[in-house]
Amino acid sequence: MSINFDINNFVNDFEHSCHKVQKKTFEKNEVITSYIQKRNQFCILVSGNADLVRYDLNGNRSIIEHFSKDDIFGEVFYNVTINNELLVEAKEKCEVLIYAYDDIHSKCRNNCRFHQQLSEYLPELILSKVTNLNMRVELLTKRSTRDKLLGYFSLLSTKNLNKSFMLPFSLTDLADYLSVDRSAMMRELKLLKEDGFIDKNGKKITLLYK
Amino acid sequence: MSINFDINNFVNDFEHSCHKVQKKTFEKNEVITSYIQKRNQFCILVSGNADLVRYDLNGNRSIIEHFSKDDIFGEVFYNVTINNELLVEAKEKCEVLIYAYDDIHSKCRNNCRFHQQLSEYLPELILSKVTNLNMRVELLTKRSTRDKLLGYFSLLSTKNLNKSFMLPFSLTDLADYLSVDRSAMMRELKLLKEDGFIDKNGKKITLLYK
DNA sequence: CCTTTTCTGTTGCAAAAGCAACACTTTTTT
DNA sequence: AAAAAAGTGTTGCTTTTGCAACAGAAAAGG
Repeated sequence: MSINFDINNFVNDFEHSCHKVQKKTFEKNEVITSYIQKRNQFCILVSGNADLVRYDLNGNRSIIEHFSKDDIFGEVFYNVTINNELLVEAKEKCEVLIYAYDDIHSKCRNNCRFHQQLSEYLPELILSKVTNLNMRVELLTKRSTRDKLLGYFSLLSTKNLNKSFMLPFSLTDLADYLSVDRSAMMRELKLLKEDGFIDKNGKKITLLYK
Repeated sequence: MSINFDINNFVNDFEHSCHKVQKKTFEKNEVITSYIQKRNQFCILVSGNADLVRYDLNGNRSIIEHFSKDDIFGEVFYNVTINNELLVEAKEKCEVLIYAYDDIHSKCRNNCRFHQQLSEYLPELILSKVTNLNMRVELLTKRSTRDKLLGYFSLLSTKNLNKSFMLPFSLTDLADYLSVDRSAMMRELKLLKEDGFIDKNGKKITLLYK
């Protein structure tokens, strides 16, 4: 599911055409935004990558979503509730477009390029988000750590068109992403290796089955 | 997150205005569609309710999504992979609009009412889908059966503006929805009752905390 | 209305996952 | 370049979850 326009051109174009949208830069580990109140914030990640994380009452950290170039996020996509602290954290230097979604329907009076393009490509962008979320749900509904790992690996393998690939996460983050205990996940990785399903060397995984 | 137009008017209006979209009726337990190949099917549920379910190799059934009036679904939202059989099953009599998404961008030549309205409201419809999926991911990332149950109950309670509410599922389906074993879930429900967190009478749940 | 099917509630036992702790490696910071 | 921090790999033990099986209740179907 690739997006048919170059977001960088888009960004450069709009910059002098609409004053309602801001471009901001964030350093590694900075909090890009937190979902606290309904400000209808809508963001596009122009470069870098970031995670939407939740810290629960027991101190568990979950990576709810992982964002890279062209991904969209923000409060608009959430029914914000009180019991959860949701943060978007930059994993490396990030450039982000920030906008309030209300304004998207009520376009700029001067019909600027930004709005023209946004309304044209928004369905595409959101559609791709839905696809990602569905994959995520598919993964999370798997019953065992083993199935989650294999499911995720198979996904990465398909994306890379290769039985070998590098994990885009640290192993610690991978556990938070799959919503399992890290040490239990490590144990399962070892078993998968022993059982001949995968080969693993640091973050390089090779699928050995099929 | 409610949708600002009446889908029934929409449906009645379009019926004589666009021949590219079909309205079909399905009886309880019928399979509305299965996600097998990329035909880019896009569906709107006009009435009734249905589940997107997956059966895995061990015979486990998971309810990936639950659809009710105005919800949208279909292959467009999925990167279809081979290892999973995904079915949309009618839980009661359902009316469904079926369309191929390709055609949405390339509008009807005669610019029919259906397409006018669809392109206007599609972002809204999809946005609401994203919100639902995000809630779903939130639930599924909870680490324990207890937290999943409490999370889901709190959601229903908020939606109903009441500490008491009826489960929209059978308990069997609820387990499939939360992706946990049914008997383990029943055990946990009993414990939640014993620990004074909830009251439960069949499908009626009352939250006792806060 | 009776029969069949599905759903609910429960349990003992087995398997999987979580927790806590520690040593070692790699990366980041100063 | 040294010190600090973060990440990896491992393990013993505990807790949670899953599995299998069954009985009774409720719902669906003829």
